Amino acid sequence: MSQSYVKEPPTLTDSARAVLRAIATDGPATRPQLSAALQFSKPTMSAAVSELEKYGFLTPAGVNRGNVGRTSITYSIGSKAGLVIGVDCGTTRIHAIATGIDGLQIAEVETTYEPLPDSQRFERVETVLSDILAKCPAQRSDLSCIVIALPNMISPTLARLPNRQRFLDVLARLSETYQVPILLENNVNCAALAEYHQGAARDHSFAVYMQIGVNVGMGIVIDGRLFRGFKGGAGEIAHLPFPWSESEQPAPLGVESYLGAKALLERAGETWKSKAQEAPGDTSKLFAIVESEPTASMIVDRHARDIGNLAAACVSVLDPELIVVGGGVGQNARLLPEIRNTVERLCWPVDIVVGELSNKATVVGAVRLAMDFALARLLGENAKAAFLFSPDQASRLVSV
Amino acid sequence: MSQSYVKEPPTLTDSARAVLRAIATDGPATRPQLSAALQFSKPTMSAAVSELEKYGFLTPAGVNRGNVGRTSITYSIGSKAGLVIGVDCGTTRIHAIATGIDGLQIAEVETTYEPLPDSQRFERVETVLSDILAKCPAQRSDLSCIVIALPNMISPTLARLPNRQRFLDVLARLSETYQVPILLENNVNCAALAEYHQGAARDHSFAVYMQIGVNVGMGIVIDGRLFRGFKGGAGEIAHLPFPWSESEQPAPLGVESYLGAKALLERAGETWKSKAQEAPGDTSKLFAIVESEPTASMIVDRHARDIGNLAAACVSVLDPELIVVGGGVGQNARLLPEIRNTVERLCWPVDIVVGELSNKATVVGAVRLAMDFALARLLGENAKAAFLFSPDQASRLVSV
DNA sequence: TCCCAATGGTAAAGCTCCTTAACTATTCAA
DNA sequence: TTGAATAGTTAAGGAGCTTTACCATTGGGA
Repeated sequence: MSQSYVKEPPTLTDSARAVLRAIATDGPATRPQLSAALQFSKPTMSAAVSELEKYGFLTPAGVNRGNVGRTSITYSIGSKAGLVIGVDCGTTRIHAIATGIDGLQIAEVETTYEPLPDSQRFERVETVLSDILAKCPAQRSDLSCIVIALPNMISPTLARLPNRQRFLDVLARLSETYQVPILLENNVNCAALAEYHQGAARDHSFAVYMQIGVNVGMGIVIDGRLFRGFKGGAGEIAHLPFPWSESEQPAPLGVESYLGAKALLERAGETWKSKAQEAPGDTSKLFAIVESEPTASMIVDRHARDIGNLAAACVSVLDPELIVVGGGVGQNARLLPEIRNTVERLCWPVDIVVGELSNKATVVGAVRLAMDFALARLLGENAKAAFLFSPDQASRLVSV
Repeated sequence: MSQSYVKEPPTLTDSARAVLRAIATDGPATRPQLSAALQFSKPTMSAAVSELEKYGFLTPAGVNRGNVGRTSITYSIGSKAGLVIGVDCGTTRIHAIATGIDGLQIAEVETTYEPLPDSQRFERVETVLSDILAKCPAQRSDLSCIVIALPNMISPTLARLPNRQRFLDVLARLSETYQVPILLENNVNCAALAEYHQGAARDHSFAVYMQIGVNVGMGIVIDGRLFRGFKGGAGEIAHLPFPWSESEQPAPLGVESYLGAKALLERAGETWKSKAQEAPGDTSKLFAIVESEPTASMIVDRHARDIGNLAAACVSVLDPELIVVGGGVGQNARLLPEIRNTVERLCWPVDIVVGELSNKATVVGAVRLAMDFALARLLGENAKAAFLFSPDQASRLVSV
């Protein structure tokens, strides 16, 4: 792959690579700590650190004194290691965060709007990017990667993106302006990655994130990496067969039209018709009265059981260690017991919890993806499993 | 992990490891070929080869003469690299194959019987193993791994194995007798691995194998490795929610009772009731008359559509590159067009083909798993993702 | 105040595993 | 018989690690 638009990082020794990875992943550390953790001798560690300092990838960040003995120096990621930007480009909000490759936040920009035509929405991404870069201190201006999260299935051809060409034009301009790799990712996948690294799925090795809100989707994270399938469609559970029985055949996107927030409210409306009061106008109102209003509780419990069926489908195919449920509807802990029961009844017991990151999950995940990509580039590895915009062949993305 | 019962293989240099892996995977080769393929210099290659010859892992296997120039020597896997055994322990048949770690077949034993109680079935495995080892030439007696494929979900606790304790006793005896690692794997997973490496999914990187017969199951292979999920339950699609609609709730194992061969024959029986002729007594008879008999064709097409729904469920969660359909019912190519249509209608187009290995798939896959494990051990890597019987703690398997 | 145990860091030498460069060995065909 | 082509070895050297020994800095106690 010729990435002529980005300069190649220097080739590092194995020891330097290990040190850079350790500090980027686990935070600042001293040479003795690193020697112990990575099993390198003292001279090797000195060489590795000075190699990384030379390139500005590492920088001293404090002195440690114990009860006795010589002081040690704590090293953290240096400014030349670059910064990354994650952007959550949603239907009513763009949220961008810039961090170093160690994840330390440098700047944040958030802008909301009434639903916009795609083209204008895409152009706002350009504004947000220039805004957030303006907020970054000058010495931290070595941008190394941008990740944009979109509420669409991201295949290498971007076939399923509405207004595809418009977006490719924006990408071409961004690529021209910033001269860095630009990765696209599905927003639910990003949220899954965020919950995995910094949310409810910390300390697990294999988690899935089910987003249940207006739309329905899933992200799969295995050993810290997103699982995307062959063309980015893994986790597109809105396509699961529903309804399906001896007498009924599935409809395309049947799950989404049955389990989406709109359908939930419509069912609530139907039920309320026979009553004097007005039906709840949005799902949070529905959940607000769930403990006091038997009708609401009935509707919610039925929804929980159906989410449980959906979860059971995922369990029977994937057998995850943990399921994190999120999204406007899914994040209500009230749903959990019934979801768990249904999964256990149909498959086997699985840990199921609600997400912790709420509506920040997607940006945080986009940033994480950018960090992973940037770090892999510094380390000379190839960051697999991401869709990279390639200016050379703007008609298709490159799977890297 | 202390595997005191097996002696540790020698530590090899990187170059020797690469050579051993290349020959085990791609077959015999000469030093110049290996140098070119692995990017090692001539002196390094000489050193690597003589290192491997010293341990008996490699052996000269022929001289090549070209039109001009010195002859070269082709090296193949040597006898000290060990042999492995894969066993398909089915309900009416035990089939075992012994090969070298390069996959070259050394011996084969097959025995069929009327359905037996589990205990007797397990004990037959012991007989088959001693039979097949007796058939191996004496100089190839360095057994290094046994894989047993079972028609059950293999979790680390073996919780879902009927007659669990009986089987553990057999394993303990086998472990004592042969002093080698014994791995257990689900038979469908094995078949998936076989189709991936030597069957219909050759030249693909991410394939799933759907077995549709008496039972229903799936195996997932990503980049040459089985994907098992957290406790071996990935691909247990018999647990997918079915029936599921606005009015119906799923039953445990609903898919299997609806899509299994038994249900198919029952539906056929129902349909035939209104006719003069007798209903087909097994599924192969049903498929034999499918072109001549409209009733049969109707039933088969309906079945195909439902298999398509099942496939769509897998596609929406996993997005595989290729689906291989096998099993007593699934291997009929007649089903393919309708399966493809259904998947495309609900998700997106996916390559779908029938399996090529028929009822040898499971043994072949078991052997492949054993080869992978044995090779990884020789190379000093840890073969991840397999369930290894551990004699120390016979009550649970170790996930390696 | 000065010494010393404890800890952090460096210098020197050497080992392993790879390379390049130059050579030798073997083969077939002209 | 000679030489072009290919296979393989020898020798020298370098990268990147280690071990061993030493030097440097610290706070506490004699």
